[in-house]
Amino acid sequence: MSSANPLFSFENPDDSPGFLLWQATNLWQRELKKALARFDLTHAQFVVLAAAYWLSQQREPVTQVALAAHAHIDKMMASKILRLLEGRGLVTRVSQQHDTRANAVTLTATGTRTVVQAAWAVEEFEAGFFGSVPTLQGQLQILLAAQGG
Amino acid sequence: MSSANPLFSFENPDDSPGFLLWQATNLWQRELKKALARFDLTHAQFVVLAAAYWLSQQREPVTQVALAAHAHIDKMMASKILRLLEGRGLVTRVSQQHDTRANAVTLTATGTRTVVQAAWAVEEFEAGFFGSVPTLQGQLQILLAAQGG
DNA sequence: TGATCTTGGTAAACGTGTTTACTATAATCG
DNA sequence: CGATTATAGTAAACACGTTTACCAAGATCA
Repeated sequence: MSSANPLFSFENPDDSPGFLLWQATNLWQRELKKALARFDLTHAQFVVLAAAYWLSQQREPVTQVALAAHAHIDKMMASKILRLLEGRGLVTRVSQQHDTRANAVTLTATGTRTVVQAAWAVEEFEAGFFGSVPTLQGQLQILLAAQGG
Repeated sequence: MSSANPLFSFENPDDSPGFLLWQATNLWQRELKKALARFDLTHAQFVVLAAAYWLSQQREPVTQVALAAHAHIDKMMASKILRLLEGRGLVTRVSQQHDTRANAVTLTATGTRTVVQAAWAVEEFEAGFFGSVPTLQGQLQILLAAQGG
C-alpha cells in the first residue's frame, strides 16, 4: 500500500489471499496430475472413483446424485466423469428397477484395483505437498464452514 | 473412523487437505464470480486487467509475456484473455517497432475505469470471504514458497 | 384419475487452465 | 555473412467446472 498506485490495496497480486489460493490450487493440480499420471487418472476422476468405492461399501445402490453429494461435486460433473470411467471399464452404470431414472454405480475389479493404488499415491503426494503447512487443513475447514460450502 | 475401510487414511474426502483446497477454491471462484458479474468480468480477466494496469504504470511497453509473468499465468492464457479483452474494448494490443513479434498492451479509458471499480469490489469481497481465516494468506505463501510455485 | 411438482440424468455452451506444436522474428555466434 | 538458438505469440486439443435448459420418470395430492 503505497504511493505509486492508490487504487489497489494489493497492487502486488501476492497480497491477495484469493490470488494465492488460486495459485496454490493450480500448483497442486499440476503436481497431483504428475502423481496420478501412471494411473491415467485426473484428480476429478480419482475423486469420483474414490467416492464410488467408499459409498459402495456403505450403502447400495449408489446413484450418481448420491455420489455427487458425497464428493461435493455437481451432478453434471459426476455424469460426465462416470460416463468416461464407464468407457474405460472402471465402473458400471446400471439403471435401477424401482427407479428407472437412476443409475447404480459400481466399481469393476479393475476400478477397485486402480482406486486403491491411486489412493496410496495421492496420500503420499499430499503428505509431501502439504508438509510445510500442517495447519492449512484446519484453516480451510474453518473457511468452508464459515462460507457455507 | 477406520474399521470399515482400511485402504484410505482419508476415507472421508474432508480429511484430505488437497480436497479441501480444491473445494475452497471452487467456492471462492463461484462467489467471486457473483461479485464481478456486474462488471462482466471473470476472475482471470480481472487478474489480467489488473496486471496490465499495474505494469503500465511501472514500465512501458507491457508485452504479453511480461504481463503473464507478473500475473503468474502462462502466456497462452494471457494471449487468449487479452484478445478477448481487446474485443471488448478494454485493452489495445499494438505490435512494437523494435520487435514486431511483441504486442504492447495498454488499457483503454473504459478498461481503466472498469479495473479500478472491479478492484474495489474484489477487495471488499475478499475481506468478507477470508475474514474468518486471517492466517490463511501466510500459510499459502509458505506453501507456494516451499513448493517453488 | 389427472394435474402438478420433484428428481435423476443429460446436452450444449462458455470460460478456465495445461500441453504440444507451430510460425515468425530477434539475437547470437561461428 | 549464414546457421543456430531463443523468444513472442498463437492454434488446437483436452479436461475441469458452471449454467441453463431439457426429458423422462417418480411422487404427491386434489
